Parts: sequence; C-alpha cells; structure tokens
Amino acid sequence: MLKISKKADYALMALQHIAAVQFGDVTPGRVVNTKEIAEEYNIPLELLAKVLQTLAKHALIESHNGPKGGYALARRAHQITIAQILESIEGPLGITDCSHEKDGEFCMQRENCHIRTPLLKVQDSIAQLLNNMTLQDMMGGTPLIMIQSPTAQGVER
Amino acid sequence: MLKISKKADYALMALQHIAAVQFGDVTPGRVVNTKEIAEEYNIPLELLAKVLQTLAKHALIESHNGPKGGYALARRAHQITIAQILESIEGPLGITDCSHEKDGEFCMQRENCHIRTPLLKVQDSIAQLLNNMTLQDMMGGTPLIMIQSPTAQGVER
DNA sequence: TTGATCGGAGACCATTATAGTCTCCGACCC
DNA sequence: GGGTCGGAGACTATAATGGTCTCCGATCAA
Repeated sequence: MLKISKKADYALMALQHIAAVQFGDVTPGRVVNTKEIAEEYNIPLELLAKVLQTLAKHALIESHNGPKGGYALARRAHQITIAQILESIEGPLGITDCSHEKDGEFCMQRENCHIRTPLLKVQDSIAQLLNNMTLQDMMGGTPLIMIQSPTAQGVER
Repeated sequence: MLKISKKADYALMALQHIAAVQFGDVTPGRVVNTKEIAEEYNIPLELLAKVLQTLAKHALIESHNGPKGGYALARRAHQITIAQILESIEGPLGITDCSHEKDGEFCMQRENCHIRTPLLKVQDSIAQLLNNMTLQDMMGGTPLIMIQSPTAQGVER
C-alpha cells in the first residue's frame, strides 16, 4: 500500500543521477542525456523520456536540444524536494479522494464522514516529511543495498 | 499520489462507526451489522461486506452470525492502529516495489540503485506515523468537515 | 422446525490507471 | 544537411480497482 509509481521511481533515479554527474568530481556541469540514464538503470528508454519531459515541464530540470544535448538540474540539489519530484509525476499528494475536491464534486460520505480530519492530519505529516527531504539528502553515500527494519515491531502477514 | 484505496477508506469509516456505537453512550456493547454502516455512509453494501470480512479475518473485528448478528471490535480502540487497518486491506506498506522483495525476484535497477535506502527511510517514517496512530485517535470530536490547509509548509502536528 | 436475518465466500465484470511502445516532429550542432 | 538530441501524441496490453451477483451456512425466534 501507499506505493509510488514506477515513473516516480524512475524520476528519482534520474534526478539523482543527473545531480551526481552535474555536481560530481568527474565531469561537473555536463548535461546528461536520456539514453545514458536508461542504460545505467535498465529503464525503458521511451518511458524515461516522457518522465524527463514531465520533469522539465515542471521546471525541475532544463532541457538542451541537439547533439550533445540532454538535461541538467534547474536548481541545486538541496532546493529540489522529494515532494516536488513526486508531485510532478503523480500529481498532488492526496491520501483520500476528498483531499482536493473541486467545487461540484463531493464524496458520497461527506455529511457523515468522521475520518476526514484525522486523515488529513496524516496527510499533512507525510507532506511535511516529503517537503523536508531534498534531492541533496538522497545523494549521501548509501550506494548499495542496506535494508533496515521495515516496520517497528515485526509485523508480518 | 500516495492515495489509499476506497476499500481502506471504507474500513476506516466502518471501524470508526463500530467503535463509536460499541463504546458510546447510547447502546454500548451492541454489535453493528453491515447494512447499518452501508446506509449511514453511502457505501455499496456488498463491497463493504467484503471489507468487513477481511477485517474479521485479520482479527480486528469479531463477527456474529444469525439474526441480530453483526460485528464488534476484537480489541479496544486504542489497541487498533491505523497501520493494522490499512495493511489488513491493502497489504504491507511498501513505498517501492523492492520494499519487500522475496527471494527470487529482483528489480532491474538493483545493482545501481542509489535511492533505495533513502526511500526506505521515508517508508519507515510513514510506518511509524501509522503505527502510532490508533482508532482511538480517530474518534475524538471532529464530526463534521473542517479542512485545514492541505499541503503546506506551515502546518505543524 | 422453519424461515427470515445475518455473515462467508467465490466468481464475475466494467472501468480506470499503469507501464510501456511506436511514430513523427522540431531544435540544434558540426 | 544529416545525425543526434528532446517534444509530443497516439496507441496498446496488463493489472488493479471498485463494484455486482449468487449461493451457502450459521443462528435465533416464532
């Protein structure tokens, strides 16, 4: 439950990669093209292309056309939050359907709903979490897999 | 993004309702049948029935067959966490596909994945949040709709 | 003891979201 | 002006979701 989509996953990987190249020691300032990322992470090229286009449209990255073109971060890594990345791809955070009702659409449970308020609090907490974590925070060490206990007590199913 | 399913939504409503009846002032100890909940909250009867059956299977509620039958909480409200409810309906919490890989299945991005560890931290934080909130916490006042700013930089908890 | 009322369980279906593909276009740079 | 890049849209297959239908077994009260 509460899974993020593959696209969002790809977006995070791509941005992490771009940031690593751009602010790394090897070739700082270099733009990164789609193919490079797709091959590095085994992501379907054309799907990744769409993801990156979306990110560009949301001004998280800048595109450069033509030969030697590619993408570069539009801002520095610590100015790009995880929330921004995820929302670019998946739309606004919304635990429930009624989280962002526009006028005209109402949920059937409206009048009697006792869980809306507490759920919105949960949502706020998650939003805070994602807003306070930046691309920069995803950069530090931790290159390979290192799992820590998923849930607090050993919940199994 | 990160939306919970309607079924999970219904589960929360139903449990809240059962708890309210069972520990309320009017008819304490009374069991609640599916139809009552479905009508109260405009939930499709047969869908709600399946949700409640699932909750019963996960021992969150107890079922009583026959006329005057229905459901009652299996534990007290403060002993039922939101995490347990959601996981009963939607399966274990997992931000990413690789959150709970069994042996044999690996994600294509495994070797090069730099985002797994930070994402698992996010997941842990959410798990904590949901594990620390109980059905009891959802009971307090807040009967009607009272939105507070949905996303937000300024919201505290 | 029989029938109305309850939950249990499964098959089933329609709609939507997801993940991925294909094609064509326009910008750029040597 | 051709090869390399991104931009954009249509398109498709598959899976998840939300919801329905049907039949069964337990139970209680008349």
